[in-house]
Amino acid sequence: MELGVSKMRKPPGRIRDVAKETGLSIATISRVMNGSKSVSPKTRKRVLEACERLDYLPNPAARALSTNKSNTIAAIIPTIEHSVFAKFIAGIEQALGTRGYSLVLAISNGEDEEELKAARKLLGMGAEAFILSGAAHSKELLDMFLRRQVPIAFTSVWDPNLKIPTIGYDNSKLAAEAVRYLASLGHQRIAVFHGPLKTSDRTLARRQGAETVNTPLVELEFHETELSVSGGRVAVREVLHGKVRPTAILCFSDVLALGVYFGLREAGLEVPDDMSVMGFDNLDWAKETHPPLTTINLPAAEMGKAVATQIMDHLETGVPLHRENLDAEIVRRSSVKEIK
Amino acid sequence: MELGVSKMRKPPGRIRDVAKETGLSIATISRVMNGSKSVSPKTRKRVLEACERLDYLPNPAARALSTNKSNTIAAIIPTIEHSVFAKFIAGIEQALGTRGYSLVLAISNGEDEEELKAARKLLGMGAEAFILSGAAHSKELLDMFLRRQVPIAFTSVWDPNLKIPTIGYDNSKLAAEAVRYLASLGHQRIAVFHGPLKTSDRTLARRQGAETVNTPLVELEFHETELSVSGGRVAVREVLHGKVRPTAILCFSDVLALGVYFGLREAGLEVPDDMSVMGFDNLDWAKETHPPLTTINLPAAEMGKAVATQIMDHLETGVPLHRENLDAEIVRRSSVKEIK
DNA sequence: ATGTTCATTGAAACCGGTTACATGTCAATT
DNA sequence: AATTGACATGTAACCGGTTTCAATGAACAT
Repeated sequence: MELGVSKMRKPPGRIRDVAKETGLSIATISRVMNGSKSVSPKTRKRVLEACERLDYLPNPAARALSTNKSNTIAAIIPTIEHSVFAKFIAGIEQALGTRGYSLVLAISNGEDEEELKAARKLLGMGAEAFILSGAAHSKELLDMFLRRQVPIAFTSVWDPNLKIPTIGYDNSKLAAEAVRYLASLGHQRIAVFHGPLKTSDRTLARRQGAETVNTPLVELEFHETELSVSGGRVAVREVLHGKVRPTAILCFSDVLALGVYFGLREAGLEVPDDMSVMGFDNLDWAKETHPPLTTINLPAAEMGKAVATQIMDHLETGVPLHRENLDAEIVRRSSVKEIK
Repeated sequence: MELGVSKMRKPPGRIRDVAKETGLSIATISRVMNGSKSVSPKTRKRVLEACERLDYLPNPAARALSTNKSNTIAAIIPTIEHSVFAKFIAGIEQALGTRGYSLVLAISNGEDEEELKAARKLLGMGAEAFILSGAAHSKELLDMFLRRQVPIAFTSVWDPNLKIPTIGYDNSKLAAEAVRYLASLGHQRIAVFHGPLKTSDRTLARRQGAETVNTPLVELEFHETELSVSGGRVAVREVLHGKVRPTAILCFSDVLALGVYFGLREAGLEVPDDMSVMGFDNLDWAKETHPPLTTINLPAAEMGKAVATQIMDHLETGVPLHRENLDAEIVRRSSVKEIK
């Protein structure tokens, strides 16, 4: 009768169980589990069979402890209830998954406070790198990452002046392009709808980009509204009650544009005959509206894939993270008409 | 000169650094970090200050290794690019966050294969419990959880016949209710649009629920289509080309209903005068369409919160997971009219 | 003064892996 | 036959915490 061994075997099989089962040392088992090449083929086979039999899976905590790697990447986003972020997350998850990494997700609601709390939590959970949205973050947060030397990347933005790598698109430039596009079609008064400036530096960048277009003939009126279908609809009412009616509405989100569609419909106005409408995002349904929505295609999923890939490469090979400017271009459909 | 100590201190401070700094033992530091009550107030204070000074954060892997807890919950969902899932995830994340847990997310694209792979990955990452969507999962997956005694819960469904706890709503019943509601307003021929049956047992349940309503006067025609705005639009065309035109379209997703709106508009038809339309989900924008969409309110965020809370309670106190049937009711708006 | 109790603290054994280094074996080379 | 080297495997020191148990000492009762 062995002593002390009477305690029930703990449910998950441990490496030493496999060692005992095969009569090998735990070192060899470990080598097999990690695909080390210095294991004879038949030993490897024997081990793998034993693993199968014992339903063995290496303990992740133990592995993380000795290797100092958790294979976990964190993303903190302001909201997930916006298609663009959802696609972005899907892109990240997919890219991470193919290489065995996992995604831990936190939602900050655009609050620095919550973002910091989430970051601490995820750090204390073993996240090896962080994917953040936008470039505006509390100094405290950034300091924390700096002190701990945790790799971070900013996404949804592209800014050559930042030291921290930005992987995304140039919001300012794109907004300016959108305005110029409308101007080129003869629109001289354009209403611009956007979400809250407070919580999103990307929105601010877009607005500032739009303002840079000072073709003398173009007048812009800005409407800050809630970032939702409802917000777009509310803003339309404002516009329709204004003294001078613009000929086009540029929305810095397709979601707003959808609200605009309904708002105009409610007012009995036709797109684009009575009002041209342009969006920003190119969500899945943008081509399905009636009329199909002219918008700017943001490569959300590609962006997720790009940042995830860069981070994994960095973690594995040490190549530094680098700025990446993704293609985003105007998708011309029929919600914008030319003004003679 | 101490020997062996010349190696650079590793960036993250370890518990023994704090012990050295304070002249206490690591046991005491550990006690402070875990809020054990048997530490004198002034010692605690001294330790906390030292932690601050050294920027100390306990190593999560080490902690997980000794306590056998990772504080990580996994969710596997078919897609995140559907608002309902996004809200669901947001609900989970929020609930987990308030109690220090983290969410690891995987996306299965509705494929058993991918789901299994993801589950293995997340298990090998230390996830302590799994949140799954729907009740249809491969035997292999379920067996794996069973063998390892990993707690799991099915969501978006409610089924009293399943042993595994279901936290959600009764899709079949709700669909039947929707049909009865339309019938009560005089609709005798109703087109029902739904997504692929293959990949979603919830869709199947809804369809079967609708079929149970055999009021003699009501005829149902089912249209399986892609689950997207586009899909709704395509299905509308089918309906309009049919021999007998229904008076109402019931969509098992608001997204489809949106496509229907555009499809009808394209055909020059008015909602609800020429066609009544009803959705399923009550997405944020449903009240903002023109006309506002009659639909069924699914408590996605609440569901996320409910399942997360149950799981945390279970992990901490051992109370068993239990079935939970959440309220979901018809939201009457003006996209459905009464037929005389 | 002496014994008892309680509150603090420390020593050391884990937790389950990884990996540097040592060891042993066998075939190829001289 | 002796030497060498490549390969396969084992030994044991770590990784950084948690927790049991014992030790210490102060407060209190006798």
